[in-house]
This record gives sequence, C-alpha cells and structure tokens, in this order.
Amino acid sequence: MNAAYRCLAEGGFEELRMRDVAGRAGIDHSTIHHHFPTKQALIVAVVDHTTGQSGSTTPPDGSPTDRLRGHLAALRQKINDQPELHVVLRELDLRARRDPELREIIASREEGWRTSLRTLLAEAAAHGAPTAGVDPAAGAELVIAAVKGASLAADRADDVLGLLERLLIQA
Amino acid sequence: MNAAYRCLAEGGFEELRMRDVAGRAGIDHSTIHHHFPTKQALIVAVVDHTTGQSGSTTPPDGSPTDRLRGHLAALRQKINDQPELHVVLRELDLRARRDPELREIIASREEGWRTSLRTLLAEAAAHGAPTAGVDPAAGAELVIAAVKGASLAADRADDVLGLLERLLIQA
Amino acid sequence: MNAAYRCLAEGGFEELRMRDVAGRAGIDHSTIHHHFPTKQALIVAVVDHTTGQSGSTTPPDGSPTDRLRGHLAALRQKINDQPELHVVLRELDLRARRDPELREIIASREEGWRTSLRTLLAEAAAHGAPTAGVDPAAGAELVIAAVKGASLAADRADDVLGLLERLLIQA
Amino acid sequence: MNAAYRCLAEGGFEELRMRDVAGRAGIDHSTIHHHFPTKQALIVAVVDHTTGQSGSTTPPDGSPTDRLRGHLAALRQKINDQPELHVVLRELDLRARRDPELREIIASREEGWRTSLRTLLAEAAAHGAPTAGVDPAAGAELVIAAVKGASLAADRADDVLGLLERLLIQA
DNA sequence: GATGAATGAGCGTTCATTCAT
DNA sequence: TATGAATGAACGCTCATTCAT
Repeated sequence: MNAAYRCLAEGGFEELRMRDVAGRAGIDHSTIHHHFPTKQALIVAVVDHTTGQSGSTTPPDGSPTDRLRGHLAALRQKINDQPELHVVLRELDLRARRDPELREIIASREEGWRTSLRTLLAEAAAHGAPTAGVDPAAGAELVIAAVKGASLAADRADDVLGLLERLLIQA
Repeated sequence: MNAAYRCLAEGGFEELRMRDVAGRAGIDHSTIHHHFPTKQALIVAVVDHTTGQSGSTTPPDGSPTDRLRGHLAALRQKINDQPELHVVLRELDLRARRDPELREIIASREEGWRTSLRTLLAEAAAHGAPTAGVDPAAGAELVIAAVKGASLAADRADDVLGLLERLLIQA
Repeated sequence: MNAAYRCLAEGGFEELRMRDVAGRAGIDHSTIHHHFPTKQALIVAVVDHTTGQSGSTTPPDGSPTDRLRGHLAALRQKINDQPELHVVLRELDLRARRDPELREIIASREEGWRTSLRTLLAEAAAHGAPTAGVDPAAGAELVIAAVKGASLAADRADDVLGLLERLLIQA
Repeated sequence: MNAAYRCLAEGGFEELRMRDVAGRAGIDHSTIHHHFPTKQALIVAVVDHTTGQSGSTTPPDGSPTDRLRGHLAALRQKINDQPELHVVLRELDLRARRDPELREIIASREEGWRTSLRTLLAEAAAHGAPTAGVDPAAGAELVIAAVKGASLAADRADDVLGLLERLLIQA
C-alpha cells in the first residue's frame, strides 16, 4: 500500500501499474492480488489511508482566532512538508469524478474538513475577530479552494496561504 | 482535436484512447495518425488549443479596480459556463508534472496570466484601491490558486470567487 | 477459424488458447481480436461453422428404406473420414450444458437432424419396411445416441452403425 | 474428492479449479495438496472412484434374456437417477483422448463392461433368445454407444434404451 | 487522405504449486 | 494436518502504432 501510494505520487493513476507497485514493494505482482482482489480494491485502500492522514490539525486550545491561524499554518506546513501528498489528493479529486467509490470516500473526508472550517470561522467571527463580515460558509470554500490550488504548485503555497490568512483575519 | 478534448473532459488522460477519439470524430482511428504522428502529438495539440482558450478576458477600459473586478467576474462566469474546461486544465496541471512538453506550454500560458494579474493588482493598488496592503505577487498567486481549486468543484466557485473579490477589493 | 477448429480437435476447450490458435494460423494472437472481439465470439463462429458442416446427407431419390440406409451409411462414412469432427461435436455437447449461446446453436442443428430422421423412419415404415413396429421418434433418438456414442470411439463406429442399420431395417 | 466430483459435474474439466474444490469441501486450497500432490493426482483419484461406481449391475439369477433385460434396465435407471454421473463419464471419455493416465483407467473399466455385455448377449443367443442373429461383439458396441450417446441427453434416455431393448431382444 | 489488417508490448487477473509457520 | 502468503507462468484482452492498399 505504501508502494502504491508512492507510485501514485510519481505517475498518477495514468501510470499506476500493479507490476510497478509490486516491484517497488519487492514482491511479485500476483502477490498483491492475494491481499487486494482487484486493482480498484488496492486503490480504494490507498485512498482511504491517504485521505485519512490528510486531516489537518487544529490546535485544541487558544482563542478561536488563534486556532484558525493555527489551522492555516498547519495546512501550509503540510503542503511544504509533503507536497506529493497533496498532489495525490488532487489526483484523487479528478478521478473521483468518474469513480463513485472514490467519490464517496473523498466527499466524506472533505465534508469533515469543511464543517470544521466553518465552525472555526464562525467562532472567530463571534469572538470579535476582525474578519467579522466574512460568511463562514464562503470562507470555508475559499480556504479549501486555495489549499487545493496551492497544492498544485507547492513552492508558491506560502504566498497563497500567507495572504489568505491576512485577508481572513486582517490582523 | 475537438473530439480529443471531449474525451479528455469525460475520462481524463487515464481513459484517453485513440480509438475513442476517432470514434467520436466519426473517422477510423488510423486516420488520426495522418494528422498527428503520435498520441503525444495529439495531446500537445489539444493542450495548446485548450490553454489558448483559457485566457481570461479583462475589460480594456475603466478604472484598474473595475478592470480587476471584471477579470474576476469573467473567471467566475467561465467556470460556471464551461466547468469541464477547467477540469481539463487541472488534469493538465497534474500531467505536466511528468511531461516536460506539456509543462512548458502550460507554464508559459500561466505565466502570462500571472503577469496580467500582478499588473492588475499593482495598478489597482496604485490607484488607491482599498486593497492597498496586498502584495501584487501574492495576490496573483491567491487568485490563481483559488481559481484552480474552485474549478474542482464548479458549483461552489461562486462562493469562492465572490468572497475573494470582496477580500481583495474590500468594497 | 480453421486453426481454432483444429486446436479444438486436438485439445478440447480445456486447452484452447488464443495464442495457440494464432500460432497455428501463423498470425499474432492479437490479430484474432481484430476479427473476433472475444474468445467466445471465435468459439461461436467455429461452432456455427462446424455444426453447419455436420449436417448429414440423405440421398434425395430412391425408396424411403434406401434413403434411410443411405443416411446411415453417410453417417458411418463421416465418422470414419473425419473422426475428429465428431469428437469436437461431442465436446460441444458437453460445453453447451454451461453455455446458453452454444446450446441454442447446437440444439437448433440437432433438431433439424432429429426431424429429418423421424421423417425418414416414418416414411420407411409407411412404405412397408420391415421396421414397421419402431416408433419414429424413439428410432430417431436411438440413431442420434448411437452416432454420438460411436463418435467417441470411431474405430468401432462400423460395428455400431452396421448393427443399427440391420436392426432398424431388418433386411 | 466428493467436492471435486461435484465441481467436475458442474463445470467440466474446463472450469475445474483447485480453489473451488477446496471451497466446496470447506478447507483451504493448499490443504488439498497434502492429500494429492498435484491436480492431476486428484483428477485420477476422482476418475478412479467415479468409474468404479459406474459399473452396471446385472441380476445374477434368471434366464440370460432376463439378465440382459435387467442390465439394460439398470443402465436406464442409472442415467435417470444420476444423469450428471454420466455427463462426467463423457467428459472423461473426451479427456482420456489426451491423457494416457486417464485413458488406461477408463479403457480398463470399459473393457470389463464390454466383456460382460458380450457374454450376456452370447448367452442370450445361445439360450434361444430371438436376438439370435446379432453378433455379440457388435451388440455390445451398440449398447455402449447408445448408453454414451443417451447420457448426453438424459431426458431422452428412456426412449433410446427402451427401443434398444426391444430391438435386441425382440419381445 | 483514409482505411483496416496486423503487430507486439504490456495490462489486470488467474491458478497450480511451493513453503514457512 | 492445515494454513495462507508468495510465486511465476500463462491467460484473455487492450492499445498505440505501422503499413499495404
């Protein structure tokens, strides 16, 4: 599964081959079928695992504004630290358009993120953060979109998320 | 080429087959090879054409702030009108990571967009737009990232770009 | 198709491989798929052709008794001349049990044979042949069964069909 | 072994899989290899067992004619009662053509049957049965062929064997 | 210019078999 | 004795590409 993830990161779904995955794992390609009946099953397992670790951390304590800031900082660091993880996640977004099984997994994970973002933004607004005028729902979408877009060019993610933080919190 | 674009929009690179393209165009699949020596050549042609029409329009007249606003509005409308075009563009972003030929084409187009965004933002700031504090370079990256991210979920693009406009222009 | 028939005759369905068929025909195995989309399609074509040429000849003229005798003689000669054809036909009988597509083809051909046998026997009886007491329907089944059984041991087919002729016509 | 027989009856040699056999027996497929080193060994065992129980019963007492009649009746009932057994036997006939090991087993069993049939027919003829003119050797072949052919269409076996009895004994 | 037969590398998958546990 | 992970050869099939027509 780790091998599959790395193959996916390198070549995308287009170049994902059972034989390559097996080769990278140092096993025979038919051995994979001993653990995953089909390629799709392997993919689902990888996706499940990958999106599981994509959950962004939010500091549990502090003012809502600080927690929002912390969340954005964590996102920024994650893109910097594991740029390929986010590339894979975008690959998944695209594939989910034609794969209902993936779509459900991904939508579920994203919905969790969306909800937590909305809550964060609403709380920040309620606590008198200067971002008061921003609709939490729209704010969440903007963060999600900016992160997704930034993950396609990790070297510019700092610019993107830095500015976004300033605009949303206006500190 | 039109057929190839539509196949790409439907199934991505992963499901792009010469035979399907030919079938959609109503010709024999061998005939494609008379116009494009290889599949890659066809892809390059499609990409060239697709990214060519992705250039966003900016109103030539009006105050810099109005022109920036017009540019963002044009982007928003484009995502709404041709959501699949933007999905294809994201597909290209991903593939460009492993395909230098595509990378060059796409980078070149994107650079043009980036430059025009920076100019727009700088002019707006210079003309006293309330977005004064925003670094034009970072602003351009944020717009690009937000548009790319929004194109993966066209139905939320309005939220994203609407809020972005407000935050950047603070009207 | 001829190559497929010969492979079938040699190894049965159990050992029927697209690559072997292609090798025997002197072409690449993928070329077969140019003409027959699937292995099953090739099989159906072969079966259709094979059962088509399995139709036994009946002399058009002469007394009913003579025509019946001629039919049996033709069967006997066919088994002697092309023993492998009849082996293939038995292979088909067996496979038809699990393959509805084949079953229909084979049942249709066999029904034609059955009808013609019944007619032959009924006419012979009506014309005073000494086989008078034999029910044409049962007689047809006995001929069919004997031929099928004899085709599994071609070297004894003469004994089987010779005796059957004597018993049915009692000359 | 019982599981293997049933798999064979359902799908023939073509669909005989060690895993299916094991699954039907409720054990791991590797476990089969503890009892039978290879698939062929399992097949041989099954064949040996199957052809062993195919031996037709002949009433030990009574006039030769009655015993012949009893033998044919037993055959008829066996096909009716266990039609799939006879289908498997035909499957074996076919496979024996390419498998010397099977061929020997089957030929040996069949030879026993043939001998007993010949004896039966000769005795019946010697005891003045009206089948006098029939060559016992040819008669045995006809019975064997008819039974084999009839086993491919069990629902017509009664017609076939009923008529055969009448013709051979002319009662 | 267009066709379609042909190719061959390569795909996901199957399956009998082996072997360490 | 029984398991299940692992193997590797082979399967049906796909697909970009070539080439004679």
